[in-house]
Amino acid sequence: MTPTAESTGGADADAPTAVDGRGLRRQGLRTRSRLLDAGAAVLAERGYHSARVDDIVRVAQTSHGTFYLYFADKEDLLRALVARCSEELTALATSLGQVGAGPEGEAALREWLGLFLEAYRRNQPVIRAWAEDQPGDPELAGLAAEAFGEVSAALRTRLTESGAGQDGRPKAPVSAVALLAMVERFAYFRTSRDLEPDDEAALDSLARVIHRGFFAGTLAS
Amino acid sequence: MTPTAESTGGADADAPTAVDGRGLRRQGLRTRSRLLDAGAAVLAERGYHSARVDDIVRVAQTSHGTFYLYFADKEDLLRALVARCSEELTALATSLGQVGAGPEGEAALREWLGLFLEAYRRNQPVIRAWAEDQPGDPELAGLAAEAFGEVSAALRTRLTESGAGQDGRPKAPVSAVALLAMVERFAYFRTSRDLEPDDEAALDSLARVIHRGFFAGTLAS
Amino acid sequence: MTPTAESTGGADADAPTAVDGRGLRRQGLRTRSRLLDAGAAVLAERGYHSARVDDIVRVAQTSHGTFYLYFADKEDLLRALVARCSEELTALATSLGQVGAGPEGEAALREWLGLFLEAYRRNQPVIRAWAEDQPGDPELAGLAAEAFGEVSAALRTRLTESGAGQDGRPKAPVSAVALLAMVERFAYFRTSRDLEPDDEAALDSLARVIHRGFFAGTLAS
Amino acid sequence: MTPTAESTGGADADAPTAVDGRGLRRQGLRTRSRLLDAGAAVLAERGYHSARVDDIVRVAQTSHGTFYLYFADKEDLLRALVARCSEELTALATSLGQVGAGPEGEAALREWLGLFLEAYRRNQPVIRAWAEDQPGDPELAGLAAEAFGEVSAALRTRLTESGAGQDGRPKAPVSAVALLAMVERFAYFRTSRDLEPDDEAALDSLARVIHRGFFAGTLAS
DNA sequence: CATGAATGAGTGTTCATTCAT
DNA sequence: AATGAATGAACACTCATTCAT
Repeated sequence: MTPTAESTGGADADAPTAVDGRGLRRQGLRTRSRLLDAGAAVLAERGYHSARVDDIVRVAQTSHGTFYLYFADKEDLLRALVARCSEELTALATSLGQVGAGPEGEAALREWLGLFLEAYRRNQPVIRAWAEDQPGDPELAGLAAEAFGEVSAALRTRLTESGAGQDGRPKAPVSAVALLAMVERFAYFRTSRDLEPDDEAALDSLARVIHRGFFAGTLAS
Repeated sequence: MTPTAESTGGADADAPTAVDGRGLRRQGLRTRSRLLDAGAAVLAERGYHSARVDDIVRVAQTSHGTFYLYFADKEDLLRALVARCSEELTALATSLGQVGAGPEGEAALREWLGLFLEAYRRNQPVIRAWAEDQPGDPELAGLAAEAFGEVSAALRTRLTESGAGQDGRPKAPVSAVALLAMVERFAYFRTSRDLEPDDEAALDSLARVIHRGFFAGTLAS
Repeated sequence: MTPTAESTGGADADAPTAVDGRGLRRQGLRTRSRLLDAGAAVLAERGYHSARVDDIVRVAQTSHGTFYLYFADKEDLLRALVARCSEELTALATSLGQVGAGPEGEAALREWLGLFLEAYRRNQPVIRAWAEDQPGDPELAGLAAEAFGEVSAALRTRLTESGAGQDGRPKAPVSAVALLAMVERFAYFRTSRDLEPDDEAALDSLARVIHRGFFAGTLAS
Repeated sequence: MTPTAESTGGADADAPTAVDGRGLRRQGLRTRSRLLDAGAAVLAERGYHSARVDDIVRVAQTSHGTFYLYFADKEDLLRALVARCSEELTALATSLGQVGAGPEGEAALREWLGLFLEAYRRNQPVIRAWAEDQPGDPELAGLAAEAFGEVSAALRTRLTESGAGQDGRPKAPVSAVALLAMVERFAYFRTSRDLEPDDEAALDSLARVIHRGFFAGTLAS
């Protein structure tokens, strides 16, 4: 993931908008950050398409004009939020260490799952908006593809280490995607439906399912 | 699924719109069906929010006025498509029979997965639109919750039969959600990213992962 | 001047806007024409940039939406008016017959000048707007270049017939431009400054100046 | 040119803006001059309405705040440029000496035309902007009327000297306007269209046309 | 003298929905 | 049963101008 969060990348070179936080004084940085937070908040309760620049501005206690001083677009704000979120999630993905076949492997997995689910919950509004606007903004689609690639690559590594593809066990590439699918969607279901009051138990079970399915050794007959 | 598919409001009792296909002559049915197909097509390439009634009408080769003769709303059209899709998917979910711990269980699973993935691919545009518009339309959210409930219940049944929750194996409710999450998202990834040229092999691996993780018996030490 | 009055000529092929009057029923044609008239009126008193779509719509007694049913743009309306005007002026330019060296030539010239000045006065608001928006709209600039070319070509023909370039008389191409310049700007000054209450006398003098300068034979020593 | 160059309003008496360059220290003068140049440059490539204060400020390498330290308005900057330009052009107009009926008259005319065309070319951006904004700013309109008046008066003098109005030759007032029209518009066409690669020859022809039409004596039958 | 930040009224444009025929 | 035309509330975005430092 490159640090460039520029717009579509064409003739925006001379755009007056400071796309990133660079080149801003203290006050400017504070305002920009207030707008980002406000954006996240409004996104959370209305979704991307229904989020009005007006709402964001009201929450951030600024003016319409100020918004466009810091972001080229409504989409540009989303992109900034998405970049933040994408970085956090890929960092998390690569933070998963080797997962052993035994109980200590399951414990490590469980801990990591807890972190992931928590991060997902925190970022869900942005993720939802991200998905919502993908068809309309190729750049968002690109970020998504990139994040998907990085995360699944990290998982593939872990799976290969654990012997995926050997002894009749499932192939690593497919497994990585399946694992990512499961974790991501489970996190989504958990946050959006009102599931599982008992988080700890749910985590236990999920960790076990995943460990058994993806990381454990051969099965007994 | 309740028979009321009308808007959330109340005064629609005497609306001229036939919510379902009932009470229409041959020509009317054909027009309505043309609109549904056009809707699905437009949804497929633009997503719900970017889909214009104008586009749908143009593809269906009708007029704006005609559209509102058959549907109360743009949302109403989506609801009709969603209902169709929801029925197909829940039917599919309940069609999964008992899954044994042995190879024949894996084979049955594999076959069912093939059907599911295929159905998902066919319905993806509608599913995407469905998700996109959920926050704005409580009725769609309700349909989603309902479908989610039915499908996960069906899976719970199969998992319980297979001994979930016993001998240190993961609990059925969580497992059902995890399984659904994995299947649904895997299908999504497969269709939206350009994954896996070799479908058959991918299916093999996926079936194996799931069988091992959710349905197989105790593990070897 | 081709009859195509389409937009910039790119991907507008499937635009929903009926760019020309074609394919409209009676009512549609009437509305479109009302908008054109209103546009001309508003342009007349405010100029292009200060003309608000809102004003045009109010004068035409229609709604905002209707405006965009018939024109893609504010610019598009201007283009339609300009096309009309451009046609009228070039037609007028080519309507000038051979101009003899004697008094009957001057009389013919005088008559034509009267027509031109009148047409110019009638079209001045559009011409002003045309000039105003040229830098911003290449298509308008193109129309202008085209009209300029046609008119000066017509004048060149007349001048060549009259012996321009012979006997130490000025060359036809430059003369044509000079003549056009003079007529056009004279018309402009006359309409925008409050000149010459005595129109007939002014016409006499102008015709004589032009006849002497451009069409008359050799000078006395 | 009256000394009031202030806005149309009245309460500007204590405005901090030095309307002219007076009362500024060296650095101030330099900044003001940088802004004027930048203004001319931006006007040249975008026209008045599309010229953004932002652009001017960027080209001048200053800030928004500074701009309003030296000019009350965007219009105020234009007025300053226009005043400069107007002075140059009227000076030029009055610099035309008597034009004799013979070849030496034509030569004098030719030289003056060269100067005028060159000055016009140099000032064209400002002239264009001037014309563009006239309807919106009465003061600019006033300056224009004034300049028009002075220039046409000067020409009238020359024409009267040369016997305009006598012997069936056109009347001086109309001729003066016609002459001004022709020169001004010719200059415009030459600069804005890409005309006449051969400037010298064009000048010859133009001078001859004008001399014949306006200054030469009686014509041969 | 200079500046970065803030402002908000104003404008073009879209699009779901309704209506007259 | 069908349709072309009309509608207008809603929204994103711009930019000249002011202000605090």
